[in-house]
Amino acid sequence: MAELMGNLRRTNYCGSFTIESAGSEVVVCGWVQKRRNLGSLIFVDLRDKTGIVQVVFDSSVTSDLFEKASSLRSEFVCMVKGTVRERENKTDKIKTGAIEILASELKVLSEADTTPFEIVDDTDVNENLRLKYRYLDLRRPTLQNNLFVRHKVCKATRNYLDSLDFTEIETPMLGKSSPEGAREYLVPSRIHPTCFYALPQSPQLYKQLLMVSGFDRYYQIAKCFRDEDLRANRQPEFTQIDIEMSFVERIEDVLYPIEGLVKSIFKETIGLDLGEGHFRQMPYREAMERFGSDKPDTRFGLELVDVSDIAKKVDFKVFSDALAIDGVIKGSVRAINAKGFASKLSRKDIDGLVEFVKTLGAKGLAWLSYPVGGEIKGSFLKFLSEENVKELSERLNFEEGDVLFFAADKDYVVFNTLGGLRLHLGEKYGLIDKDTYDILWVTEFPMFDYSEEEDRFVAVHHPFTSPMDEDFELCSTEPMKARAKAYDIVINGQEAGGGTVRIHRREVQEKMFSILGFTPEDIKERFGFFVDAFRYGAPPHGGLALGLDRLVMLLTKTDSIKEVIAFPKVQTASCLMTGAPDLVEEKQLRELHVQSIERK
RNA sequence: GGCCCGGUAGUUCAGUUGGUUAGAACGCCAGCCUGUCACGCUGGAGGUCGACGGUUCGAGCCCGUUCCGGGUCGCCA
Repeated sequence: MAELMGNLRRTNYCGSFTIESAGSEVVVCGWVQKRRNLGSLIFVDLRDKTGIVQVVFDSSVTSDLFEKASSLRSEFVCMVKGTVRERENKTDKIKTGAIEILASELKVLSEADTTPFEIVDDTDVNENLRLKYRYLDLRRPTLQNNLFVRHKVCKATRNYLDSLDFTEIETPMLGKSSPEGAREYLVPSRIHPTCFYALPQSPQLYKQLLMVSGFDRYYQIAKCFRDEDLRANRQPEFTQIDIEMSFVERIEDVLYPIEGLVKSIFKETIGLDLGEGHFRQMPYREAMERFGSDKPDTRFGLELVDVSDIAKKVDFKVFSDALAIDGVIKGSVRAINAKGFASKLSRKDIDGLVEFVKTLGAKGLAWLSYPVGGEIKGSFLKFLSEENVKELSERLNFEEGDVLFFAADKDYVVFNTLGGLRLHLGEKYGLIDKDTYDILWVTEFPMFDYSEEEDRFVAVHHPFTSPMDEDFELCSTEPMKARAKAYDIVINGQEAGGGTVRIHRREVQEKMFSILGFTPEDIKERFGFFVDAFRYGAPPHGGLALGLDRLVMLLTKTDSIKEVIAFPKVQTASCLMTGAPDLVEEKQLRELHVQSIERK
């Protein structure tokens, strides 16, 4: 039978005791982690969010109390009054291992059924089951720690930004749909039949309007929603640390304060000092050419090398076809040298890699292997002259023991292929030092991308992104070469955030709209309120958003975003605990003017 | 939408070429036990082999469909 707390009130958390606590009379509360009944001696491990303490019931307690203690089972909720004493047999397995509590009073506040899985830290229980009983999973110390870290990130963010005169302002969840960008979650309106609100993909437009309003510096720990497929680091609802500031022009005006924020977050959550200097900056072009990625993991080598000029001299159809591509999209032949991999990679492994890159969009992967003490062999050796081999060897520092991989295609396919291959090899063969944090800015992103689907230029970031001052003219003459005042912060090869300096001059904005092919009607319909606002005095401004969930993943070194969100969704965007999304009552649908769909 | 992977006691798994009554460990229940901390010892309960259909004398195992879940590509201004 569950009891009331009565006059007992907690004096200490379970994990708070040290040898200094011996002798004091205390009251602790928590869940039974484990009961060990030795006959006329019972040990109970009591757990709360701070840790575990051992409670003892021995021959000195009343028989009623002893009887009650023997009825305890795992996950019962109890309150124990007792005296802290030094242990006979100390243990260092728990942080309170030097002491124990000799019980004098026990209240069973809540009994518990046997849980579907044991509440232990190192669990290998199926994620399905853990998510169905998420409230039990969240009892595990690692998950609790992840959420404590998450809290500390928020707290450090608020403290730091407050010290720089930022104001936290909430923006609406129910907003206007803006079909550029990610697919949106829509909410039907009851009062306006056939009309819908959209949940925000980000507070982008609102935060820029707050700059127009003169708030000068804004931030928000903002929920965002995107109705796109999930990944290990992507949830349909997620949180951004969203920041915007006025009177900034150069990207450093934004980057430097953010560096301070990131340093403060690392310091306040995991105690890591990231040092004095600025984070290094790498232009987009360099990131692509060296690492095949706009979020390069620079913790290891295997860098890409352009060998197009040598490949041009080789009579190999794969190469010549790739290099013949011209026009907007340029082709190239590039390679990486997997140093010392000849002994690690069997012929079967290499065939596996060829198959792997096909999943990245490559048509194939050419390779050369130079085993120690052996002859060079490879998939296209017969097309190579001695002179070709010599030139390639020099360019790529190709020596005994190495394996070369070549990709030939349009640039973006080559980068995607070799960038993906590079990460795959780095991960699989342990080339990455997991103990370090590698932080850098990727800058000078292109302004425009060409959409073959829509047959027009589209904004890489969004249509309000300022071009680099020196590239302003290029936007009209050679749009694909124009660079933006856009930047991403990359931590350990993950995009941890990104932003831009915005356009605040009307004539620049109008030019961008015309390059993007928006008609005045489009503009009015999609962003009318936004463009109007800029007619009444807009300060130069810019900002960025940090992915809170990804930051916490990096800080806690977890590789699944579900581990850092209290109640996450699974790959099909459903919640295994609540069953959301679910059918609703006909009445609700009628009120919302939504036609019901017959269930099959 | 494409590709790859998984689903067997409460949990984690094993299950031979398709062949008797589907096993182990942990957990759970009962009994014994005064220094355990993965307590120990003895005994016990516990199974729609994800679901449906097919092949077969016979299916956990083979085939098809489907459901649930994971990873990934596309997608994510």
